[in-house]
Amino acid sequence: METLRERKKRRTREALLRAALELFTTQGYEQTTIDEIVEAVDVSQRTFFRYFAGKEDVAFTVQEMTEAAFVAAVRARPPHEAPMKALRQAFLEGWDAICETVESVVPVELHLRMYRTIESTPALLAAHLRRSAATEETLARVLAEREGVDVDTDPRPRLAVAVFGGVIRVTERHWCTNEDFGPESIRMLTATYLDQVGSALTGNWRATRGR
Amino acid sequence: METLRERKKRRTREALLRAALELFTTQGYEQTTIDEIVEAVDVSQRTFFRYFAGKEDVAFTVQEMTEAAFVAAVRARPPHEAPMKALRQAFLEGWDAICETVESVVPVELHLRMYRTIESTPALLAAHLRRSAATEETLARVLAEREGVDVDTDPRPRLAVAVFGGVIRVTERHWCTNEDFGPESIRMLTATYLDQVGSALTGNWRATRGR
DNA sequence: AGGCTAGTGACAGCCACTGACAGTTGACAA
DNA sequence: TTGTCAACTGTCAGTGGCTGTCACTAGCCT
Repeated sequence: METLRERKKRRTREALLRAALELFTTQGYEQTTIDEIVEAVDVSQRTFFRYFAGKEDVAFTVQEMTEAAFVAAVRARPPHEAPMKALRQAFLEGWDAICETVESVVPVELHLRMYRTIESTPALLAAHLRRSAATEETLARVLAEREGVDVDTDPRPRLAVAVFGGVIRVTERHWCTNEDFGPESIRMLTATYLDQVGSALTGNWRATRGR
Repeated sequence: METLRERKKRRTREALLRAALELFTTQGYEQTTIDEIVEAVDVSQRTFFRYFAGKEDVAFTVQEMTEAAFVAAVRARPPHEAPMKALRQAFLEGWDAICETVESVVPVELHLRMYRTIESTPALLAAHLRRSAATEETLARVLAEREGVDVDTDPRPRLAVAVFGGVIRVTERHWCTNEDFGPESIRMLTATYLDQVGSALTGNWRATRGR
């Protein structure tokens, strides 16, 4: 049960979020001022900063949700599963649920546009990578606990998530630059990339050139 | 042959760099204002912005040099070497030269302190990761060219550098938090981590727990 | 010696962000 | 229903990073 006050708050917050993303994606992040955002929603600038920590924060509100959902999915994997397999399955099986979570706040289409904007705006890309690093740290601890190893003395948890994170980032870039962004193609692409890590590390590539 | 004008410019630039790093590392990045930096060197604020693109830029001046040196080292590897081996050898063999390059501008000790500051300052860590991502992109293209594959259709170049970058980042963190930061210990640590990537990806870790 | 130009300082201004304080509105009890 | 409290919001003033402008100085060149 939601009180009137809470409803108003949520409306204001979501209005600010939508207006900000719309402006960011159409006219660019740096070209958009806070004043423009609050003008579109008709609140004071001060109010904006009561809902969001800063201009950057609002840009990552949706990402925040997806990352949390993914970490939860990893936590929910059966404990006997091998680490890399747990990461892989959590992503492949949880992808649909993540997309639905996004849709409940903003249209996925807007989210995709925002993703492209992040990728092409240096300041936002930097923030995105830092956030990813933080998520990887969390995941490393989850894996370490699952396997019963010490994350500070055994490098394998961090190495594993670093590799996985690398694959995800490569996928993300592919997602942003290409046309086909259906949930199914993402899943397939990620699975393919994960399979290729082994061959990327060993041997020479000339034997199977032009794949 | 350096003219008087050029000498003065270089002195001003290096003075600003040293003063900035010193202030950043002692009282913190965010706590340091541009005014304090220029006051220490006795130039106007406007002059600072003629030498450095911004407050962030000056913090990464030394890193910029080391990254360029590493990319050059990779380019210099014999072309028959396998990709991961080329990255590995370029790092292990080029590490000493990189340290010397640093020393020619600022004391390595100051550089290490700056590294720690970067790692513990969110805004700087973000910028660092973005810069690393850019370097990785360059390396991926270098590897792709060496192997004669297309970097846009074959994911292996990007996957390989992503894995390598992950190892480097884990090493960096270890470097920052621990005491022993001699050139030799870094080399050994990196080599060890690279060797463990394989076992981090496959099997379960419980068999060799507590390593 | 004198003109040219790179480099500099002083100043005004934009934008993100914050603290302080006062006004307004919803929640809840009397 | 009304009064009170707490939550929420707006206004204002101010800080710090950063940029454009313009006049001035100092090194370079003939």
